[in-house]
Amino acid sequence: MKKATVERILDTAEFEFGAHGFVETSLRTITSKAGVNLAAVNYHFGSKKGLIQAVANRFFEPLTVGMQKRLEVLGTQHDNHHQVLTELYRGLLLETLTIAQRTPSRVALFARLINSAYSQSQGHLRKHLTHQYAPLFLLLMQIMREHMPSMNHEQFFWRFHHLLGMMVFTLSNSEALAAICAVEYAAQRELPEILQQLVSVLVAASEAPVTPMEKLA
Amino acid sequence: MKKATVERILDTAEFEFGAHGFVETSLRTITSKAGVNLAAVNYHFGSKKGLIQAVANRFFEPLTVGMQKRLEVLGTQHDNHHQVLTELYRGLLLETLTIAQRTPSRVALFARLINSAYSQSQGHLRKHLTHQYAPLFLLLMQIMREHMPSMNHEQFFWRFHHLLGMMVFTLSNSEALAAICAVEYAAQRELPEILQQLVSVLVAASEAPVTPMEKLA
DNA sequence: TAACGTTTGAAACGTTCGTTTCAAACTATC
DNA sequence: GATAGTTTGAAACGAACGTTTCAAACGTTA
Repeated sequence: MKKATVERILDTAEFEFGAHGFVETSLRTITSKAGVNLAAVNYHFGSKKGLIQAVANRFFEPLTVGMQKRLEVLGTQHDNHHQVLTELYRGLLLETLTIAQRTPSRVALFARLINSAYSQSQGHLRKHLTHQYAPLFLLLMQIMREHMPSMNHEQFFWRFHHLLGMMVFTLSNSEALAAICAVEYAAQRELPEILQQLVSVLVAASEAPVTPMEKLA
Repeated sequence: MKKATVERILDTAEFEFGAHGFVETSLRTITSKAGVNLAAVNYHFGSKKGLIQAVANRFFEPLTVGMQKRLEVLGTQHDNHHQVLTELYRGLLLETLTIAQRTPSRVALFARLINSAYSQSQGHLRKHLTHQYAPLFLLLMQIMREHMPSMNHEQFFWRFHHLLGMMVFTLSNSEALAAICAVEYAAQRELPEILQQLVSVLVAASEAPVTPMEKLA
């Protein structure tokens, strides 16, 4: 049985958005590759912005459910900071892998969505994401902060975004990096291997000594 | 005396590209804000791609000169890994600050250029950058690698890009992050303060224990 | 000043984009 | 099987884009 129009559009859009970005992907590309009429997007999603938000929602929904469960468990532990942070990052990357079904374009989509939450170029998406997923985001930050006890609020804020950047860059460029790696080191690495490397680096960066808010000189 | 057309275009283009990205910035926006004729871009730079590459060159040229000097000095030191890495990251961020003249949009431009070197969306820029600045890039990687002696080549490759991602994300979103920080923590942070935080985290991430290339599970 | 190469200005070209239109096809209900 | 509501299809719209054209203005040299 043929998949419904809405799902076909979402599947294709999610792939193309992940591979080429929101602006660089046209509705004509999406609809033709999905085998549906051009007008179907505006009929079912109202506009291109509506489609982008729908893609974001379908992607984030299972991720938030999975992370919510993990955070509930981790939130009760308070003793071993190192271990909790390790479990937290491992869980976050595992959930991402599961949701992304190990395809690079879906992983890249995740990174693009996070990036959009901070960029002004997709203002509608920024507003949508911050309104929709702020609670989970804040819970994640709160648990992380509890296990970085040497920092004040602002120091943690900056540290958090350093960690986020490390993840986002690796995720969004995982395909290109894996390609370079295959050529330079003759090693065909898959996503689970790449992300495994990330965990201990994230933990170490979390545990790096706190620097006073002074100017770089 | 009025600045020459070419420089006015480059100044405006660099600002707009940094603030809104290459695709999202139109030649009409650049030329109108620069107060020059629309056709001037194609006359002086051949095409929009030519303009982007010219902007990249004008930005990277002084950066490469400054970094070359720093790397020559650092390349002779071999004893204290921690100290050399600290100096290296501090130097890199200081050079970036100098070149970017402390304006967020120029810092963001730097991050966008680095990102383009890994993205397929601006293929011409990727090729241009890798051909033009590969030597400096490789020298930087080589010196860094010498001070992360516990890693093999491939492990260093991944670690390097984790560090790069941390920098790129912080640099490209520094304006948005500073704005959030000002609201949440009533602290007006400037770029030198933000980047100072980054140095010790970069070093710690460099010194994080090496993980075998296993799958995340 | 005359002539020539360079630069600028205003307009248009051809494409692509998101969106809209509206008739045709389909589907569910009575 | 007729009807009403939903979905699809083909075409067009208006706007924005990069690029091109070509005459006018400028600057330099003889």
